[in-house]
Amino acid sequence: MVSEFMLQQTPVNRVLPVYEQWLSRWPRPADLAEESPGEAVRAWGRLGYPRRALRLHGAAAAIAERHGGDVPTDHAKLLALPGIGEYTAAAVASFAYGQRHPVLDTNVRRVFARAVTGVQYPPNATTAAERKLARALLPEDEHTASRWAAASMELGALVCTAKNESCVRCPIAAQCAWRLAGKPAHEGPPRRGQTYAGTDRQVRGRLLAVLREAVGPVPQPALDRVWDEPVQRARALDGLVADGLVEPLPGGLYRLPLT
DNA sequence: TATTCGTGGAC
DNA sequence: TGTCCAAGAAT
Repeated sequence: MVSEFMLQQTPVNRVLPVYEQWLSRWPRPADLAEESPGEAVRAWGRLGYPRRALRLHGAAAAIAERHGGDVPTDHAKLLALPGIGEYTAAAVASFAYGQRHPVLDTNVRRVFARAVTGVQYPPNATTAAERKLARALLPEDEHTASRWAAASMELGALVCTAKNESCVRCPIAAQCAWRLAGKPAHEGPPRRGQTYAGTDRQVRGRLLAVLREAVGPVPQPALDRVWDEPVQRARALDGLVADGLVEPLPGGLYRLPLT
């Protein structure tokens, strides 16, 4: 479950070292639950999207309270935990507990788009048709289904990659609709690129980096140095406070949240 | 359904 | 060098 949280939108090679340290420090959900949320945010480091650290901490607390300290095996109970959506619930139930669930992430969606639909890339947002296809292709036998889930994801992650796909190494190349069609390029407008420079996200990232590295509370002027534009800077800081990632203290001091 | 939310490596 | 993007979730 920890790895799945960290892998939400973050590449494996960057997750691995943080994951190892995390589990070494907090081997069980109850261990993490006893810590402050701010410590989770600090240990999250530079993985990005630090709200995930808060949610993982919240999930650990819920598991300690409501589930006897064990990660629930039930899909619906997993889904009810903070930070766990359809994908992560299915992934934990399937990979950790060997259950039969369609695990539909971006890798699997790309494999389906190519092998079955015959197009280079899947739609921007997951469609009902994709979910239906995932259910239809999932093997009936539970053990086989969990193997299938892992295998289809690995195929997309390691072979049928977004760029520079390696059809010569692909075990289903002979039946791939996209390859058989001559690998036509994606039609339509390119997915709108996320410009990062100058956004609130960049400002939030800089602010939180200062707080992660600080030992104690940080005075406002130290935060002000990370960004020139005062309106955007204030908006970013307010956002972090609203998200529970930053705790304001009397006297213009800020720190990672203790509660 | 469309946006928002970080980061750093590859090209 | 700027663009693209990597095992999503919440709203």
